[in-house]
Amino acid sequence: MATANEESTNFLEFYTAALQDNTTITPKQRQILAAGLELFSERGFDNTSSADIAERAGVAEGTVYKRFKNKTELMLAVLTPLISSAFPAAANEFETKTLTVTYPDLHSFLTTIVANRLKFIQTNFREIKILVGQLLYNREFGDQIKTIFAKSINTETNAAVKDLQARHLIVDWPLSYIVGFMVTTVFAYFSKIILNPDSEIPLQKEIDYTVKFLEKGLQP
Amino acid sequence: MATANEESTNFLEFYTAALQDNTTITPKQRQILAAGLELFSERGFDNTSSADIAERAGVAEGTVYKRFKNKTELMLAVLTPLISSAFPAAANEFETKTLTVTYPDLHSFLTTIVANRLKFIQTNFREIKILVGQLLYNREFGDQIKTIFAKSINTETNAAVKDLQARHLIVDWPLSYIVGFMVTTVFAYFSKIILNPDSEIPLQKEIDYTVKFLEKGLQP
Amino acid sequence: MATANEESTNFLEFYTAALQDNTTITPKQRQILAAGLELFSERGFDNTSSADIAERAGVAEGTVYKRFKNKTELMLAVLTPLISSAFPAAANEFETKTLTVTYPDLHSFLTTIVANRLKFIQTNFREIKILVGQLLYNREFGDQIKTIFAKSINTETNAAVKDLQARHLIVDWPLSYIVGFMVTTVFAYFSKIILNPDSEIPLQKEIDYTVKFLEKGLQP
Amino acid sequence: MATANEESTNFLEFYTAALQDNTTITPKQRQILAAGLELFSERGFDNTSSADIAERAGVAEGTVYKRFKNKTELMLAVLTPLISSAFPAAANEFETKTLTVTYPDLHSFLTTIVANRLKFIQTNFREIKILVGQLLYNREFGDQIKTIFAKSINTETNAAVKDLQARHLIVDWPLSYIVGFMVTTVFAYFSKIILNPDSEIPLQKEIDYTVKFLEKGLQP
DNA sequence: GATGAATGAGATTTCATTCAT
DNA sequence: AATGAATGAAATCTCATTCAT
Repeated sequence: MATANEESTNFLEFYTAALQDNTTITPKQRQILAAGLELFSERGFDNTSSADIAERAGVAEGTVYKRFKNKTELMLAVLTPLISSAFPAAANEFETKTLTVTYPDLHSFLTTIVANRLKFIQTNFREIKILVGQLLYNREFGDQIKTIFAKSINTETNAAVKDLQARHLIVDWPLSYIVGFMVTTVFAYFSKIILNPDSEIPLQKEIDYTVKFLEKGLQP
Repeated sequence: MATANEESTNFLEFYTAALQDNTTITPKQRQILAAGLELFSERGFDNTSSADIAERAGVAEGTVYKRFKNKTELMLAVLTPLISSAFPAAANEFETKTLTVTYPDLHSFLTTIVANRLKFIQTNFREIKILVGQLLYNREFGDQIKTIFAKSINTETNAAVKDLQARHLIVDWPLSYIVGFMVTTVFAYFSKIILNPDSEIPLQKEIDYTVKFLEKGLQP
Repeated sequence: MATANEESTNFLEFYTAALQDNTTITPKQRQILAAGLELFSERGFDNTSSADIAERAGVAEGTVYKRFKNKTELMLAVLTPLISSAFPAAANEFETKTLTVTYPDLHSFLTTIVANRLKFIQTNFREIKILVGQLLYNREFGDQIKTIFAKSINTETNAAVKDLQARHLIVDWPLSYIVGFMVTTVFAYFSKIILNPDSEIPLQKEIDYTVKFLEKGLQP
Repeated sequence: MATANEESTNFLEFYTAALQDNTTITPKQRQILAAGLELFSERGFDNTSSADIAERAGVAEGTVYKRFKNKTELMLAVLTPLISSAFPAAANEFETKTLTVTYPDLHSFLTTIVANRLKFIQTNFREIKILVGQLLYNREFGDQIKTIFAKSINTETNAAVKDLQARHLIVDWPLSYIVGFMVTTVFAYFSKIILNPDSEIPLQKEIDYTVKFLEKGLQP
């Protein structure tokens, strides 16, 4: 059973190529991507067979390999939109700075970020699940994601945090810890859904408590 | 590729049986457990073959199946010590209450818990990684772990938190949120190791910041 | 070693589905069926391996499992034509009554039936052998075959025997005994071939004696 | 999966040796024989594992191989009593003629034989089932059984039939046909039990009809 | 581009048998 | 004699991938 990382497919390369490749994708290939997303997130990459994907997509098995040379490349293609939307800077490096906003206080900063990211998790839950599954066992993959990460959202968030620190509106800890606690606390929402797949977790309540907790924990 | 949960193996049953079954395990079987632990955490359950395990353990392939009827049962056997040590109450229900301690203040409570749990994560990193990998795609498994969880550490921690609340030493939020933020914040350590597998993360510094953050975030 | 009946494969379902499924079968799959027929009857189901079948059929081992999800399903597919031809009524319920003929006397009845069935045994010897091997140890299978049986040939034969009884041309015993003795006596031919695999047993002589014996034994 | 006949074990040799070998058999070995009889007849030789036998017998797996060098030899040992009791002449060649009786008429002959053999089938059902299973796919085995057969019961029965023919009390057909029809008709009882494993078939009724049918069919 | 039959390498598992105790 | 852990060969089955149509 080929591990994703046994394949020499490199996400960074694939991702960069994909962003430029505007080849129109056929409806069947779109169905394959959709099926891959569903199945990889439901069962995990290794427990999804090409046949499963073809069946769910309503195409022939061979069709899966027409555009995606690998099961691995298919997975990368499935994740590409996530990365692009998660890290706008990754998609377009020039916009990075424009997006950075100056926040009046810690509360408004956290409210904005938390609400945005929790919604993001809700929207992209399946993609994130696949990504987490890959991060666990695929070091190289983790490094690549971190590279992309570092280029974008972190830069943005880092800038905002630094700004708040300059104005003494947030604790004076190393950036990595502050951002780390934020990410972790926000990411808790993902874990909650994983552990309670059936119950709908009320988003607003989650936002409220998360903001309250972070605000107290990070106030100067 | 058989998913762990396609097998009808039930962790709760297996775990309960394992706790009572004190059959002396042979050295070879111990080597198999060790090999399973290493490989499952290095490569993931699905990317570890029986042949890999046998080879790493230095035994014949058939030997793996002599005591563990499945790859899945082997994995459960690998996880059993984790569960037993993580949740002492699960192993011995009677001690539960005795273990509960009254903490003088929030700081001492958090210091105790955080130090203990971060060390626990450090010690049991590989087992936890396997468990996380299972939780992602195996609902039934998640339910069972939650059942075991609920019986023990939560009960303990819940009691301590309630006590602190009664004495107005901690915020007056629902228990689930307080415990949730604690678990999440502590668990961040695990994520850090996953994302930085090479760099040694200084434990004491991690404890300090985690306690500081939680103390501020959870103070009344 | 998986017994045929440990598999949940159900012949009745399989058979019914097979009759309707007119998917054109590929030449390779036909070769696999042929190889299965030969080998199962030569060596028995349990002593025929997938590798044996693939080799005899001249295909890759995986090809065997492309159309037949099991060794068991392959065996059922091998037997399906036998059942269909043996019990025409099973294949087409409407013809049942049309096939029933009124026989002028016991002799002509027995001559027709015996000649027909002995030739049938001769033609379908290998399939019958496989079927007998299954009947020995597979209760469920036996029940299903009886169900199919009951719907067809028995009904036909029963009708003819009843008719002969009404005209006092055959003994007045319970139908089950009369049909039982006929089946048994005819089936003796199968046993003879099993026990004398080398010597050609002259069919006409066999027919003659069988008819003579049955005629005397069943005359009123 | 080793076929019985792939093993070089030869039943004739084994059987002859077994008859002379009066080594006292230990209780555990007796349990193994009993377990083998049960399991081989329930599931078939190939679907019974050594572990199954050991478990049913309540002994260790290795114990099975202490007295019986093979699974095949165990099966032969299981069948030996059947052969010995079925064919007294095989056990003691000298008694053969003494056992032969002169029957006053066809009816008494058939009544004696049929009742005796049906009871024999009833008593030795499991052993016969194993033997039939072997006969289907094991030519050499069939030949050996026929050799033993030929030496005994056939000789006896043949003598009686010849005697009846000399006195014109039975049809003047070749011996092989007469004996064949008798064997077949009697053997029908075995088939009935196979096909109706649950319902008790009344033995006396079976004897009556069998005798009536054979008497008519074989009268001169 | 799409199909789907075919492939063959490899994964999981079973099991008769051996052997040190 | 009995045990039962260990073996390794072989069996069943899966699946990513290819290729002729």
